[in-house]
Order: sequence, then structure tokens, then C-alpha cells
Amino acid sequence: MRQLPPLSDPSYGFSPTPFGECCIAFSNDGICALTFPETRESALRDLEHRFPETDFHQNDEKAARLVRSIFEKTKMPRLNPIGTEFQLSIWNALQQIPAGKTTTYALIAEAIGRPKAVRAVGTAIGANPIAFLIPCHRVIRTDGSLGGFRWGLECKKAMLEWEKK
DNA sequence: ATAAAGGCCACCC
DNA sequence: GGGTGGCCTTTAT
Repeated sequence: MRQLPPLSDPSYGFSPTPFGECCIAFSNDGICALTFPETRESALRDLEHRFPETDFHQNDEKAARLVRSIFEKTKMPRLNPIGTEFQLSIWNALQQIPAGKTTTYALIAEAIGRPKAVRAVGTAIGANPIAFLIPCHRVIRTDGSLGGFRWGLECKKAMLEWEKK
């Protein structure tokens, strides 16, 4: 899964959020990554792994402005997720879930017309490159339990709680 | 090409 | 609560 056109003016930065420090990566094409890593080193390794050809330059100030607009909900920034067709269709479906609501992995599978692919849907949701903005935290199991979360279940809980009001 | 690994689910105990 | 088998995509051999 490789991006064909190179990112224009690729940048990244770290910034505090209601859910701990995030790492956000963006270019003129939009946000390409938003993560909530344990450490800054792991965040950078992540970026390097996902974009081996791209050399991002650090811009914490711009990152902070972006992050502020995200969590104050002043405006929805442009997203630039990179993935397979299957993944993109799922990440797109996630964005239809209203804030404060939840759905299930099985219902997402239905929504994209692949009702049998539930397991693969879970995997694809786990590969969501833009946490929070692509609201993978709003997807739980059919039996009502929380399911998984790449950045820790506490973080998933906190996001759902935060959106409840 | 093929194996192995997943943020799942239904079904059993 | 826990374990098994089936399902489908992605990534690493």
C-alpha cells in the first residue's frame, strides 16, 4: 500500500489533547496520520514505517493550531488517509457515525456491502491511520463489549465518554 | 505463492 | 466467563 504522489510539504508535530499527547502528520493534501503513542520515539518509528520515502519536518506550532481546531471543533480539517480500497471504504463508513453514538463491527461490514468480512473489518479498523477524526473509537462489539483499540482501551473509553456530552 | 496474524461473531460449554 | 471454527484482508515469508 504505497502512496503514488509524494506529499507536498510534509510536516508533523506533537501536541496535547484531552486524551494525552498526540502525534499529527500533515501536508498540503491534508492530515495523513494522527496517533496517541506511548512515546515520541514510537510515533516517529510509526511514521517512518508508514511513509518510508517521506521526510517530514517538525512543526509543533502548526500541529498545535491544527489540534486545537480539531478538539474545539471549530472546523473539520481535510483528511488524506492512505490505504487499500477495502480500507478506504471502511474508514469512509466510520465517518458516517455521528459523534456520541456507537455502532458495531458487524454493522460496518453490512454498510460496506461485505457482511461476511467482519473479521477483516476489525483488522482494517485497527489500521485506521487518523485516530479520532476517523472515529474508529465509536465501533464496539455486537455483544456490547468494547472491543479493541490500538491506543489502549482506556483511551477508547475516554473518547466515548468525552463525546457523550 | 503461501502462511500467519488479526480491534470479530455465532455457538458451544 | 472461556474455547473453537469459520470468515476475509493484509503482511511477511
